[in-house]
Amino acid sequence: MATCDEILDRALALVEAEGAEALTMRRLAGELGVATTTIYWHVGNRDDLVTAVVRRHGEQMARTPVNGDTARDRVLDVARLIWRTSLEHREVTRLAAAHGASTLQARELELAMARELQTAGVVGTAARDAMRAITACVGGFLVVALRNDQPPEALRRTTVLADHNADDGDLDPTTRAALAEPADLPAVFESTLQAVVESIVPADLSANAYL
Amino acid sequence: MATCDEILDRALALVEAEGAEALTMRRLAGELGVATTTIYWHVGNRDDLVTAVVRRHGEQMARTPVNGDTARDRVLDVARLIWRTSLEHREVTRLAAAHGASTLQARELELAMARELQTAGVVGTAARDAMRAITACVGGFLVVALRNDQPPEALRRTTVLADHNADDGDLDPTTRAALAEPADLPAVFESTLQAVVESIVPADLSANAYL
DNA sequence: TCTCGTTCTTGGACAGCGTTACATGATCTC
DNA sequence: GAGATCATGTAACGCTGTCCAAGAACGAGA
Repeated sequence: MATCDEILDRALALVEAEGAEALTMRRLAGELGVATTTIYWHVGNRDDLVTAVVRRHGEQMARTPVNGDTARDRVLDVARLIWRTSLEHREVTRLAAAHGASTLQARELELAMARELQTAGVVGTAARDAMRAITACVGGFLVVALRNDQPPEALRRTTVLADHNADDGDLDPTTRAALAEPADLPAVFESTLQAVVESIVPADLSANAYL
Repeated sequence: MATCDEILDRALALVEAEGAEALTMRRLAGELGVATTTIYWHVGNRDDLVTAVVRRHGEQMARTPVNGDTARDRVLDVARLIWRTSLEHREVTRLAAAHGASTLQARELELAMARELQTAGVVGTAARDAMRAITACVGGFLVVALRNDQPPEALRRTTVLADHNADDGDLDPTTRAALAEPADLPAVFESTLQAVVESIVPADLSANAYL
């Protein structure tokens, strides 16, 4: 009655609807109207479960076509795609991150990036290093973005909380004021991404000349 | 008998010695020869505990002096410092990451970076955005580095494991071979970091001319 | 010295988690 | 129809964070 696909679909729906923490064996079993052991029989461990869920979601993520005229633009676009879709399904992203499976989530899209890098003339170990660099940056920004949207209480409450006014030392007041406010993360992401990709796939000068 | 500082010190030692997962209330209490509730009385929640531990460790981390001749080199050096010390105390880093408190761990070092940026002429919101960009990248590479040193079994075992040979599509064979092997992460980190910092704090051309 | 109030500590419980051993029912094959 | 395989359920184990109510230490004030 309960196939493996049904379980994974339901798990994915549960995560997207109620957050990554809601994915517990008992909860999922209750959602399916089934005993917890059934999940173990079909899918296996909890590790196996979230791995399978993340992979399945990663395959769905990669269905979007890649845009861009130059090869470099297409590399940029894949990176933006990972960023955007990861944020759209942030609960799954959170689950993947907590499980150390972010690479798995973006696996298909990373392969797409490798293909675009190839058409840009980057192959072999250079392509691998380029991919690792770009995805590491995207992942870093994702961590920040995901942390930002959960209540900051987790970071405020502790004994002897040092105010962010006390330890300024010799910092410019405008800088200090700016640090207290959140950054426009998408904008910072975009410019950083461009810098990183630029360092790997230099802008095609002839292409630029025609602009 | 059990002061708050003793508890935090012991917790930090426990994490560094036996890993982030070993930091459980009962375990820490046993280590201190004390009932678990005593920790609650002195420190509070478990969230409060790891927050305090991470902050304490972050303050210790910031004691290293910053090197570099130009302001840009000093910014780079702070970033490398975060990278290096986070890897040296990787269990604490793991704990902080799992708790979403990486920012807290590197807080003092990030302030040091803000100071160096200031001497490089970057202030206000530009300094904030620069700091966010650099630390996001460092954090992203740290996530990758920390994932690399735990057994890859977590990612291999699942039903219908797609081989990395099956889904190559039209990828260069040398690229495919390179993707199967791990990258030289420190080297990739270094070059990426330089690209990011370069985009924020352009190399002082006059200084370069004297090289 | 006795007692009161605050500070500190404790034992024992509760609910939840992942996981497993074992028993049961269903279904198909020979 | 007998037996094997598949699929599911029951009940437990050990672990986790957390809290409650009761007790112990201790520093004053009478």
